Amino acid sequence: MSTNHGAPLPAGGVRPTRQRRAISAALEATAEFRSAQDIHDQLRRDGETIGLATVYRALQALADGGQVDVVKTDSGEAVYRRCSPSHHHHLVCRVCGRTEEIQGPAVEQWARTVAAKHGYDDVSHTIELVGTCRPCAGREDTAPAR
Amino acid sequence: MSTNHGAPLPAGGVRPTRQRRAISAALEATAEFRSAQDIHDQLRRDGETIGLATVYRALQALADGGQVDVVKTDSGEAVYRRCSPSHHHHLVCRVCGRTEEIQGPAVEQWARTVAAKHGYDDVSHTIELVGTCRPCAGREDTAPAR
DNA sequence: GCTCCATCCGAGAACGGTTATCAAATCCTA
DNA sequence: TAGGATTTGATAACCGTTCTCGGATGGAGC
Ligand SMILES: [Zn+2]
Ligand SMILES: [Zn+2]
Ligand SMILES: [Zn+2]
Ligand SMILES: [Zn+2]
Repeated sequence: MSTNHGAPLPAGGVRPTRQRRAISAALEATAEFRSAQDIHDQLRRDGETIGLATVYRALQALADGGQVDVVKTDSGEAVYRRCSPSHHHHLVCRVCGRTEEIQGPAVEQWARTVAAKHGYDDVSHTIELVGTCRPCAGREDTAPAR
Repeated sequence: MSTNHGAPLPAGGVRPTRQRRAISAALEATAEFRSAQDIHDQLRRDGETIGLATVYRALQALADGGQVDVVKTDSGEAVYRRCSPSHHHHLVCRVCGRTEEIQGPAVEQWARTVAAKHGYDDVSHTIELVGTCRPCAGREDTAPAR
């Protein structure tokens, strides 16, 4: 209580600080999924003064607010990306990281149906596709990335 | 070649040791996904003498050999389960961990099609469903698990 | 502009799961 | 029963992420 009466806390919370702006900008500037450390390194290289913990906190907040998508790599690292706001999934190139947002009403339907058939409620799903994009398939077996 | 001539052990070895048998037995004994530490703790409690590193190694080998399925929890922990050998996905109860193996030719087809449409080759996919099973839905909001 | 104070920052410690090390134990084969 | 490859396990090292907490920041109100 005290001075902050009434309204929840949108008033007074979440300040657009220099750091947060830098992080948003970094996400805005790329179309690929990037890790917290990745972003931190880049910002530092670009001359920003910013702590790793701050990057983690900001990304987490953005993710909680649905403003970025998060997916975990095979190695367990979390990577973030600025995406469209509507529900979608991803098709990612395993070589260069190029990412396509994909949608599939049929799949959404299937998930709901198969879950119901087994008697499960409140079903959520994780669907990710990984492949090799045309350009990377051309360059054959050259140096793999990521 | 040298002293080891002929073909005694199948390509290099993999001995069915006491530890490896215990781990397989533990997996055989449950229908749910379990973590390495989980299994290690149980074996210890059951009186087995076994190191954590050994459990990790054995589970990894089983996973590589396709004899168990591995999925990563939200917290990044790897959990293992003895599953049927054919391609399938999972529908897991977020409360009790009960797991159903599910299949969906339509989804497999969709994944291939959408990837092709975008020009991606060698596509693999990750699909997991999480929900609340009938019994757990009944017990309303009682103590959550896992 | 200046103060006040909730909010935010950041260096470093702590954490939790996993992997690497390496000497000792084990098992197979001869 | 020896010899040698394989396996084991206590422990250290790793790595990404979260926690801690004193100090910096910045917006609201004056
Ligand atoms: Zn997305
Ligand atoms: Zn979906
Ligand atoms: Zn399975
Ligand atoms: Zn499938």
